[in-house]
Amino acid sequence: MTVKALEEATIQVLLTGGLERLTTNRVARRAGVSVGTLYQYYPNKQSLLFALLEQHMEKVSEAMEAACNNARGRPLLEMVGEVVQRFLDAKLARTDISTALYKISAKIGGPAIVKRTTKRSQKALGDLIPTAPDIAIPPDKFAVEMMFAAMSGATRFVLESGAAPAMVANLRKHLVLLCHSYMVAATDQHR
Amino acid sequence: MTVKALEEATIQVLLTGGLERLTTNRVARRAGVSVGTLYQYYPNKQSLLFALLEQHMEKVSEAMEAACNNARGRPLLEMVGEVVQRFLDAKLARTDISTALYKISAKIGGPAIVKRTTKRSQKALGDLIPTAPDIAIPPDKFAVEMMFAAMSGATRFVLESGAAPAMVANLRKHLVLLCHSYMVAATDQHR
Amino acid sequence: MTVKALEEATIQVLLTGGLERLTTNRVARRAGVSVGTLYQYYPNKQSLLFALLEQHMEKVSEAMEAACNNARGRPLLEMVGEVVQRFLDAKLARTDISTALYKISAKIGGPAIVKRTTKRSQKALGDLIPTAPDIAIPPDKFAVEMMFAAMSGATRFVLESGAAPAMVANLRKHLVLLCHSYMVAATDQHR
Amino acid sequence: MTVKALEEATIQVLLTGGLERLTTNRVARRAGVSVGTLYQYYPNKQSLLFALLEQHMEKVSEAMEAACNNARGRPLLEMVGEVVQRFLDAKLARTDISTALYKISAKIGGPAIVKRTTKRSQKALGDLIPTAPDIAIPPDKFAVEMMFAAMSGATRFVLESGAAPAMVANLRKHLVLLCHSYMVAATDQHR
DNA sequence: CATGAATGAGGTTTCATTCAT
DNA sequence: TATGAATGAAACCTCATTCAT
Repeated sequence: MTVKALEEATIQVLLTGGLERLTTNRVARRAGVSVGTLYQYYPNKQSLLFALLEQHMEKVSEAMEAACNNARGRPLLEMVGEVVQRFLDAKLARTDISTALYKISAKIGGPAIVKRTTKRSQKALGDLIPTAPDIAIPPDKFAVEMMFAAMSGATRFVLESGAAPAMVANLRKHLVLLCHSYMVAATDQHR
Repeated sequence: MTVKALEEATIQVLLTGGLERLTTNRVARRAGVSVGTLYQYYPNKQSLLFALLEQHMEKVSEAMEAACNNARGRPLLEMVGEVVQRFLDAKLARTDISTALYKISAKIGGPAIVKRTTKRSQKALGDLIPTAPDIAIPPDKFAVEMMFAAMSGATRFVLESGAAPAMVANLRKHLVLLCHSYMVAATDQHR
Repeated sequence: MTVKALEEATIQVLLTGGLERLTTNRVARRAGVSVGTLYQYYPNKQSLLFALLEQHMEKVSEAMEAACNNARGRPLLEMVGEVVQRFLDAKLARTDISTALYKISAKIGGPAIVKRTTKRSQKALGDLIPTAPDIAIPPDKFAVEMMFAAMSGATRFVLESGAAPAMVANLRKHLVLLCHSYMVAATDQHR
Repeated sequence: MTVKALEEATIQVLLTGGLERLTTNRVARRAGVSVGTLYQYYPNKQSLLFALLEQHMEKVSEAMEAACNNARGRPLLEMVGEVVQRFLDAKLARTDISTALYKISAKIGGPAIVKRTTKRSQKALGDLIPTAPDIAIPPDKFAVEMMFAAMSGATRFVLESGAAPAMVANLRKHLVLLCHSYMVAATDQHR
């Protein structure tokens, strides 16, 4: 419960003050506890941020895996639709958290965590796509990585430029278009 | 010349020590000058990083604009090929710089600079695409933004996961595929 | 019994972690109880250490007094032998405790306790020596203090430099030699 | 110069407040500089204390070596007189420093430094004693170590119990007596 | 222009101690 | 009596910035 409060407080502080205003004392005060309490749950500031990022990435990974399980054997367009839908739902459930975490992901062990959790999503995607009945040849491994990179990267890019709510609807539609057309091209035997 | 040394030193420090090891004293020492000298050229630490990021984005913007000028009136595939080529050349000329800058772009006014320079690239792209003779209807504004977001985002994603040189070749090829197939889909009247 | 465990834990923590690792929480955990329990037996950290040191000094004092009672009227060499023997037995019974306590004696009211318990030993010694049948004149007060200082100081010095077991045997023999020859010199009328 | 001020301030703070009142901020303020300055000369608090102790021990070692050089070939009593004299001069030149350093020697790497510098003194003594014309056999190595331990230990003991100036004169005289009679006993063939 | 010693606000972290359960 | 989460004062240390030389 205290942990929950600390995590929430961290997000809030991150959003209002940015990374350089994020002090352990400030986080604790915002959470309504003392610094000492914070340090009873996290050995240091880094680990607090780390845990936050890891948790978020975990959720995204799970959403991706669930989507992939759901979509097996369905036509490519439906597949991509399902995957993009769930991915964005997870990322945008708390836009504030996503945005806040982008700010620190480089500062802390970001890339490392991202790499690890990314692997899971790419694996799930790689297993899914070949089950589509309407593709000529299975895409190579890099194409799947690329699709995920484009999804993640474009989403980040949009969020960081201050996503207006209208944009999000657009993002959803166009991300499907982007991923689907790319997958078609990548699984086309005439390529 | 001193400025050049300071900029280079900043990149080096950033790459070896990460963001938290980046101190003005360290940068100055690495550049072979004293802190005082650093402050003769930059009013504060922020401005040093800011200048670095702006410079880099400027180069990318220029490359994009040049590519767009070059490609006017040519078929869509050639257009996309040219644009992706130049974009990646600019981004990857100094992989180290790109990677280093990703680390700070959030810390400093990153998003602001990115937003501004991004506008230029998107404008150039938006003017270019409709000149392709082989498209049905001109893409809407958001599609162009989306394409640029996918390009930038995917590239960032790949670089941050520790780009192996082999991957870069793949990136080039697939980025063309991705952008082209998306533009085709986005300018298809049946959509 | 809990008290015993706490005292033992304190020694252990002191030996493994040094003075700066000695925290009340750590001591309690090591003793298998909670901090709260520690504070039920000792009003504060200081008093815990104080009690430990006092107890140890008490034992040494008692050993000295017992030795002095035993040796009354016997020749000087036997006297010194007895005293040194008992003193070292008390000090070395638990080499670890002695060593651990040296580390804190300065931190807490060390000198004060030492002074007080030292007085007792010096008094006992001062009463003892003149009963030796083989001395010319009784030693002056300072000589007795000096002998005790040399005994204690040399022992501490040896223990702090990481007493090898072989050294301890040597220490015993040489301490007798040292004290005896000094007492002879100090009680020689030709001085 | 700043370093000198910091060292002096450390001693002062140590004497007035004890070890637990010794904070880097306090030391810096007392020295008339800011904390930052302190940290430009010492990487951390420990190293400040370490340097102080090392310096002091160095002086004592040098005094001992000088005394040993001076006393070669002279009768044992003169030797011991010279050595004790110089040793005490070095230790008591600044009684305050000696006393202050005893308080921290255990806290910091005390024993390690003491061990190292002690070696030098023992070596010098070990080379000196056999040159005395009036001894029967050379003392064994442990006897020399013992003598030094007794000197150092007794001096510490006396200083820690709040050396009255009158005591110092007594200490000088009795230390000579103690060391001399012990050395005679240790080099006596009838032993 | 260049230097680099000095500054000091402020951040992270520790730990003796309390008190409601 | 025992527990252990919570407290918060205070310690150590960093580093952007200044300014006399």
